[in-house]
Amino acid sequence: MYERKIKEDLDCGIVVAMKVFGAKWKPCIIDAISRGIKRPSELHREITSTSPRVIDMQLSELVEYGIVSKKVYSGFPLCVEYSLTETGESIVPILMQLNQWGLKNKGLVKKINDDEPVETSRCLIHA
Amino acid sequence: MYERKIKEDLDCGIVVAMKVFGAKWKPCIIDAISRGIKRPSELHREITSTSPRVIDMQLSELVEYGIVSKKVYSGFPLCVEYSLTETGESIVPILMQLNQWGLKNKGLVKKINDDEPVETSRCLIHA
DNA sequence: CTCCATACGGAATAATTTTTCGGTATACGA
DNA sequence: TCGTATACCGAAAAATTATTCCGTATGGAG
Repeated sequence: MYERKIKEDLDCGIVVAMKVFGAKWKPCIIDAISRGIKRPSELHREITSTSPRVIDMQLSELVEYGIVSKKVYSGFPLCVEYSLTETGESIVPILMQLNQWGLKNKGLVKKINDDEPVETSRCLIHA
Repeated sequence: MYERKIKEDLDCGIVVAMKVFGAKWKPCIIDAISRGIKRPSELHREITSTSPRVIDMQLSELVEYGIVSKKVYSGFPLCVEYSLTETGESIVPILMQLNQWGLKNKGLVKKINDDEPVETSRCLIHA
């Protein structure tokens, strides 16, 4: 586990919020779970733009923060299900609002970085 | 200027939103400007937890994205004023909402990282 | 001319996050 | 026992972001 050298101000709401969904794939994971994709292997299949390892790591942080809860079923095959906690649910509308804002204003950023096509995709919107 | 090796999906609203205020000091800068702190030197005095250079860099990105507009007065002493564009203004309520969410839920994160006191502060709330 | 306040920027380094690669473990069925 | 599907994790490498250090330029004051 990586140990920070520069301390964070965990009394700042923004800092806290960013720890919870500021990472690259966390919004994507939260969104997927909110859409009913519960099992790790399903999430791995759903989010193909990054590796399973990355999903697992960010997911375990979300569990640690109490955003996602994890339920282990000891049947066969080995089965784990993730779901959003109440707190986790409360992020979803904010995430949607962020997404809306970004979609509305993406022209601002796009004018600047309009060189090459995109390889990875972590879009929340799944048509 | 740093050139990315991994492309971003600039059609994803979240990605766009994060480019605009996902960086470490951007929320702080936007907040300060929205509170009427306009000049670079004022911002440097206001935000002491990072160096002027960092503020300048993140500020210039905000200008580039059209979130902040820059006005140069050629009097003496040399004077520059930043202000939020209309788009920039439209972020402020979202930022406040993020901050509120974080404040409400900071206990989740704090239980985990409660080792040492904080050195830096980038809190949006200035009592 | 020198000094000061303002504003900005290059470039190296440090810190952090993301990615890759490979491994462990469990329980079942053939 | 061996193979398979599930789920997870350590550690190094790569990529990205933040920080530090130091330099430039302008225009007025002394």
